[in-house]
Amino acid sequence: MPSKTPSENDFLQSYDPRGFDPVAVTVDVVALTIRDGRLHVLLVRRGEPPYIGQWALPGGFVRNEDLEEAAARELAEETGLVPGDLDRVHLEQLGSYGRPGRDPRMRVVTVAYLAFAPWLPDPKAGSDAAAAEWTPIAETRQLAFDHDRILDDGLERARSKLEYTPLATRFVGDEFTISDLRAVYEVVWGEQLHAGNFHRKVLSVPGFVESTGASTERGGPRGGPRARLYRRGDARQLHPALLRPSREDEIR
Amino acid sequence: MPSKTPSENDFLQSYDPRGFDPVAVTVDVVALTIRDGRLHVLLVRRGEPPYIGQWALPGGFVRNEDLEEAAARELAEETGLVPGDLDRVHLEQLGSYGRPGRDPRMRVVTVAYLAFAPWLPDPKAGSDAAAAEWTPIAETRQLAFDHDRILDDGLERARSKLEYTPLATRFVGDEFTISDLRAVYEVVWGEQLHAGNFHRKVLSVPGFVESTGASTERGGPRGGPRARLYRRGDARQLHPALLRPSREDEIR
DNA sequence: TATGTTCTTCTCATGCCGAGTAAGACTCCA
DNA sequence: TGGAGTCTTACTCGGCATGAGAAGAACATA
Repeated sequence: MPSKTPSENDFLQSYDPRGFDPVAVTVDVVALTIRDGRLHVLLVRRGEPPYIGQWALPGGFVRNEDLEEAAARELAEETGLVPGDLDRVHLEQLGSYGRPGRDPRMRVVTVAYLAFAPWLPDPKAGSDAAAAEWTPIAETRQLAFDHDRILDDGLERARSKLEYTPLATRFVGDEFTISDLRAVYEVVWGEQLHAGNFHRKVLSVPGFVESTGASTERGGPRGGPRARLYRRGDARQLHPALLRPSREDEIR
Repeated sequence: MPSKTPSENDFLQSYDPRGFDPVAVTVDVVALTIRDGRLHVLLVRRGEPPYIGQWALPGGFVRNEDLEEAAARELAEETGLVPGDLDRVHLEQLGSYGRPGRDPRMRVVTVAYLAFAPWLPDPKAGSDAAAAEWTPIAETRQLAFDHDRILDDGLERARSKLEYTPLATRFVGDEFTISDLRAVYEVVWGEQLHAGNFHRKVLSVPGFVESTGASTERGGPRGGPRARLYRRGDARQLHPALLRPSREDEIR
């Protein structure tokens, strides 16, 4: 048998945690929803040092469960979701953050998840209602740890995913109008879209939406005809994609 | 002060690793390069149980360093790269895998990274040459742990990134021809591309490549005129993107 | 009823894309 | 040396997606 190399020794030692500084693994969740026409993120106010009194992303220690299960559990605990509701929530892994010193107490590697839902209950029962809140994105300031960076990465992921997946349909109800869908894009992307072109585009992408045949009972609150209602289609990717206008500055 | 909720207690306890089963954090690297016109991945042969004798992705325990540093270190150790070489290697986080039981010995959460380089030295000095090898993608079989899944995710990420980033220029040398670049796309995507359209497309994307003014000294090995040489441009995103043909089956 | 808003469809000019063609430069082999 | 085959580069053509604008009909509110 060949003698073990330094890197192999490291690998073997890695299974004996006493050989190294202890590491904790947590999950943090960037949970997004749209309320009152604005994009909101779920934040909790810290009741202990460090960063006491500051807002942070909800999260916690990983138990004997898969990482995604841990994220779903944390989200459910903070929002009071019941298991059935979770089917309506889109959850995906965002990335991991493990810079030494990101938590002053000990080494903590966190796996961040991104969650979307059309509505989510107010934080309540099962959680500390006074310490968790839906906050408009524009009003978030100075989160604890490196959560500002995680939130930024989550927002960019969300904006990008609207382009080539039917994710926007997760922000609306079971039946929705094309304008409802357009409102999602406008809120998340933060820009106005051309109503006519958006309409044409959505209907032309196969599997994005399917017609219910029905229409809304009334026109819009400020006038306009009744709009046709649609359901989510079966596409998992949008082809061709709905690209954001004006990203020229991000290209280089 | 409000009483602490269960989830907050969990969070606090998370900083006392004695309160929970110990967790190890590793990094694993999906290192890709092109050799002899085929896509290769760096694999190591395991010399210890479990999965003794099977091939696995290179990886190891995270020390007192950032996650990306750990991945770069592991890659350098296996390939004998010197620090200067690392500038030429593209490294990005792929995702984290933490299913309980993925390692039979204890709970291990791994953060996977994806690495690309135009050439990488054969595994040697500083590593166990007999136990690490560049393997053609088509010949990889039954990797240890959940590394098959990680490799698949890495390949899909690489294929996807070629579409909308200038990543392909990381697989070629400093000066290259359009055909060199096309060969990268063909090898990674596993399909033939239309030479004329590819040429037009690459030159029309702003910042993808820039001309050096020079040409190759000779024609191709089987004939053809001398080709013009190009350098990497300054674009970070390709706009418009070079989309893969025939993904129709993946859309739904 | 009058006015303004919104949904939906259309038109038009522009530009990208896949497929095919072609000229010329080059290598290899007989 | 000559011919066959290869490859780079450029061009054309039809189809399709896109952005901008316009228009008609349906609806709410005053």
